[in-house]
Amino acid sequence: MKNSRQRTLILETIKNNPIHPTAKEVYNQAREKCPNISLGTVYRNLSALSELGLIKHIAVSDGCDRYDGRLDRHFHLICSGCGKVKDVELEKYFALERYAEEQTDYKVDEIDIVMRGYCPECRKTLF
Amino acid sequence: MKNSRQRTLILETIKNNPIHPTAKEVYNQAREKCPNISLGTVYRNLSALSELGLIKHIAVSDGCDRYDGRLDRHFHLICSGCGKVKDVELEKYFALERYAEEQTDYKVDEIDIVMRGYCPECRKTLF
DNA sequence: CTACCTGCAAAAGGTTTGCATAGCC
DNA sequence: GGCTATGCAAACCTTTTGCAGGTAG
Repeated sequence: MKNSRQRTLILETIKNNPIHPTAKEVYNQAREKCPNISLGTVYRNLSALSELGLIKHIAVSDGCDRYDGRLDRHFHLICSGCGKVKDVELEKYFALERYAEEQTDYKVDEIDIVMRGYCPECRKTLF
Repeated sequence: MKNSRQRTLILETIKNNPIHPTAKEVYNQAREKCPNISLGTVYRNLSALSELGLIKHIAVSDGCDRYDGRLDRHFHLICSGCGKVKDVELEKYFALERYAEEQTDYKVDEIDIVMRGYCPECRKTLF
């Protein structure tokens, strides 16, 4: 793959941002440093970077997909109140992949855990 | 909520089909028994039934969302080769929700686990 | 009878793609 | 110089919505 200012910028944007941005958010942020980058370029690079394993893709099912610069084993907790996405470390003893492989004879490559709930702030405000 | 032939049909379609159909698939199958049901109705009812907790909504992130008639605790294993979605029972000792609540002080309502890998058949064929 | 639900079609996102041009190597 | 990546805009797909007419209670 050839180098490009845009791809570097997109990768940096995601790596430096723990907010799990959507493509649109990456686009907006990238535009601050490269005003005429296009949404198409952002999508093409997000897809390329995921395929290379340099970023991760999160399916959240409400609206649009999100991207994550963290590659270590963890899961996501989404607040149903404010939409914030929190990272949670996953302890080793949750050997879910191995468990699934034993149960099914599949070979598991990837695991995606998304929980939904309410953060402490929203619990105070909403209830 | 008022009763309707269409809603009953949609619910049945999902309950009787372990394939975790997409909205389009539910629509096609429902049309066999009710030829002029509309896609809009399917979407409206899928959404209503999810909200009532009568079916579950799965975020799979490739293309379109899927629906599941099983309500017990389990997770999904998607074959990257053929796209098949397999159910896997989740043992009680994986107390993931409780773990997340302890770690974060969130109140967790819902957990969604999706794994991706290759099924035995595809492993034979593809590799 | 009234309120909710449907079918239809248009609109609304989000994401992908074709094409001509620009930029890396 | 050749080949890849970009910008732009149009195309695509899934999902949502507005409206007029139908149906359950």
